[in-house]
Amino acid sequence: MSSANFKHDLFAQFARVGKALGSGNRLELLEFLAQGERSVEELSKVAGLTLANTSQHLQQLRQAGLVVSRKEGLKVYYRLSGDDVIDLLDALRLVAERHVSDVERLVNTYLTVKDSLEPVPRAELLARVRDGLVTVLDVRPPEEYAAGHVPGAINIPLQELEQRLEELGKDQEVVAYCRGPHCVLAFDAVARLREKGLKARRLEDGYPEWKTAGLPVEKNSTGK
Amino acid sequence: MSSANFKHDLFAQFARVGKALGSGNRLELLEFLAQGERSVEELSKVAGLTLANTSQHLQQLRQAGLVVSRKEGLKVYYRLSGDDVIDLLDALRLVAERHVSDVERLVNTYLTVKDSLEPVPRAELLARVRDGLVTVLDVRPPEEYAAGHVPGAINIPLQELEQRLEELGKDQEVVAYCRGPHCVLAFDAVARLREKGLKARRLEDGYPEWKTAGLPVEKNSTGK
DNA sequence: ACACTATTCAAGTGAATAGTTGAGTAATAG
DNA sequence: CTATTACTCAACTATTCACTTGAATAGTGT
Repeated sequence: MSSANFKHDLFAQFARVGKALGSGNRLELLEFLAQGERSVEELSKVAGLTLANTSQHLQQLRQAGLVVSRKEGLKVYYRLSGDDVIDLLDALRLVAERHVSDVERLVNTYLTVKDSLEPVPRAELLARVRDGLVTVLDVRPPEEYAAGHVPGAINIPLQELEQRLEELGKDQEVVAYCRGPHCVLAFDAVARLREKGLKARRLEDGYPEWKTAGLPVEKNSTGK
Repeated sequence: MSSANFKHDLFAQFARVGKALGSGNRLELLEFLAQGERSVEELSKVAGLTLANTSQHLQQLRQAGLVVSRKEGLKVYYRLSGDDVIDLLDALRLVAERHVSDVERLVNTYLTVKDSLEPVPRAELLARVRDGLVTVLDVRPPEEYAAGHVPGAINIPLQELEQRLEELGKDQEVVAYCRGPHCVLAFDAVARLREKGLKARRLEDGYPEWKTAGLPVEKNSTGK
């Protein structure tokens, strides 16, 4: 019976994808790639890895079918091979959050009062944006913002937040978001805004999830 | 800034879950556990691993938060720690199918005419079962069938299929299913039934997916 | 207390993996 | 043609992993 072999081979293929997810560095690269295309150099910087090392990780990801690459001039740009990869990453995150108690412990340790940062569901944000009830704040770097963002969102990278507070309007609630459900930028932003006395919450997850949920996006606009 | 460490630690936690998915044997164990609780011995037999090895794999899965165990008398029973684990496995499968060309090649190699085994979507099956238009065939072992199955399904394990053909009714279409989208049993069953001149297709995926989709299930009944 | 069963633990081996360093290869600029 | 940039490849080390074997533990039946 050849079906035993078949089964074995098939699981071995699936395991290749699983293996690719079995390294913190690679997951970090994937999260970054969920934003859009990046060059190897950018990726190596953000992950804090050497160039060669980054290149090797990316090739593993490519062999697992998680990313694809494209050469343009000198640079090589990598991107996720499909939206289903984002779904996979989210499923992984969900399981990790739910079942690995260490994750919860970590989150609680680092993010002082986690529950007081009540996240806003996507649907709620969309409704309140329509009614003009909230200011949406995108705390990612300008390049990522330019590549696509939640409609009407203002882009203020975290470093500039303190100086540009008045752009946010004192009385209106602010909803901040960044790369994903665990991107620390949004947590930080909310904490800082609250210190300044503003009403602030964060979006339950980030831009990649917003986009793959089929919600409207806007490109290359100041949002103001 | 401690958030760099935070990020690192967090990704390391996620990677632990990823690592657990990085072995064909562990994935096979998980697929089997998607059926329901199993003892270590059962699992070691079905995966073709030694007992000690199986136990070690299961402990890795437990550390990753994918399974939980329960001791009853002498035996230790393992089960998936939640339905989100099934979602994760499905997401993994989906990505693997879509992007790893080798998977497709494998499927084509082993399953002669894959496309002619047109899978039946869950919703369609449900509707046609209601109208009495199809015979649903569960080709899993009796124990798995007893633990839960699609309503009205007849249970005929693959080995007994040839002898019990007349139970299926010559003219009505048969829809076969087993453990999951890649469980070979259903493929085999459909192929054999077609050889005998019956109209047969297979359900697009298996019992675990059916159950987690919230569709009705039936327990401990012959179905006839 | 005894054997018996189901599972886990501990130690060891060979293979695979992550990361480093330095050389090699394309594409572009001068 | 040469230098530079952006990446990939190859060789090497330290670590981790999969699996085996044999002993240890926990619960049952007698």
